[in-house]
Amino acid sequence: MGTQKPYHHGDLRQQLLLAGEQALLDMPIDDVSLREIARRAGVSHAAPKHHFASMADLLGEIAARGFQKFVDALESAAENSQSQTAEDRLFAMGRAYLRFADDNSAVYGLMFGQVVKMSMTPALTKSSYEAWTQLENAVAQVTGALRAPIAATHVWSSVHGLSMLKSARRLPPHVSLHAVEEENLRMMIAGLKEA
Amino acid sequence: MGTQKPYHHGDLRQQLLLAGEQALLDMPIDDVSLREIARRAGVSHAAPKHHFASMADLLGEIAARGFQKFVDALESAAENSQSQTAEDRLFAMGRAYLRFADDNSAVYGLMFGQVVKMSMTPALTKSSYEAWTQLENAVAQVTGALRAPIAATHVWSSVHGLSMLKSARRLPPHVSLHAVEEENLRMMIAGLKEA
DNA sequence: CTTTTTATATTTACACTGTAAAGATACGAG
DNA sequence: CTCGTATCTTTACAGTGTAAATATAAAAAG
Repeated sequence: MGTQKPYHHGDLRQQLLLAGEQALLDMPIDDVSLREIARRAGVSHAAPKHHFASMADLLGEIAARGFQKFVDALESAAENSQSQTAEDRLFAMGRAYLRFADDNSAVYGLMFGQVVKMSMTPALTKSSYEAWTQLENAVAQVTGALRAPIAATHVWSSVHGLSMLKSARRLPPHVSLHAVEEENLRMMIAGLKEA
Repeated sequence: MGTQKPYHHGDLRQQLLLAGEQALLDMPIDDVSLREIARRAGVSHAAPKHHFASMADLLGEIAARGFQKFVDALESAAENSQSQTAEDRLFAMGRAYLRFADDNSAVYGLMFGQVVKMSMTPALTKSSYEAWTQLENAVAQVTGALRAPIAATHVWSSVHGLSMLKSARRLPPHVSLHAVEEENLRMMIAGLKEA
């Protein structure tokens, strides 16, 4: 029973995920409904029921895939980082983080928002845990393993907070967005290195 | 035209704001609808139209009031702070911030979320600007006025990020929530004091 | 190859939602 | 007292997510 073979449509499950991701990219988030996603996949509005128990379930799966791309983006940023110091690798990851949040703001909102509950999507729990582990390892190179869990929380809070304030347009107009990113990452890492 | 006198109901506008705030306190946010708020105020579902152009408008007003309470909470926390040092006052404000976000998570979500657009609610722009000014002043006592705008962004990002990760339950299970708050604030302030 | 079973998709239905327009109501001004 | 107008209710409409009944096509069994 393992392989999910297409019956009528041709792997509708995958198509729905793709259609949902696309919709989140190119229309206002309030317009992204289950029916709209079904429409984009070319099926009736009730078809998704056979692949996803609810809309939150579908969005949870999209969020989980988001975390996977997220981990990949940060990993390749760390690898491509020219410098060898742990601080600089962390800095590069921070920039990649902010960039990911910008380029995928709707999915990012799902990954960290309230509509998708952590409990109801096992895939989300798993992939977000992988993201966390990745960050904690990178932080451990700077702070040591002992302080890594708490320090990683500080890193995540800081970068996540900036992403959210930016995307919600809650930053005051008199701060330069680009300068803020660089300086924020700098202060965040400086705070890490304190005893 | 100034004073909004009650005609039939008795200052329904105020009642709707209160009912909305109460609903956001004691039911899941998905269940808080315009009709539910009207129900709680004891009026028909179309009555709010005469006081608020749309649901987002009503929520925007609630968010603006949230910012006012928010400013009050931080101010009184700074005043009641035993210590005289600027760092400690900022620390106290940070704790008050986290507490406010905990105790008013739904309203806090409106204040910083996507459903209420900054542009469509002038009261929100004003009250959030006041909050920003308050923070920037407190930060200036630590960093000096020159670096205050950027430094304040770092403070806000860090504390906001932690609030969001907490309320969305995105922190990994192996970190103690209470320890994280204290340590995060500590690292955040340490990062501030770097050149 | 035919029949049966099962997974998939559609249709229909229900209880909601936010918003808009038309009708009733009661207050304030003249 | 009358009139106008702001307020509230009723009704209506286009959406939504979800559930159940129905149709269809593929796979499995004979």
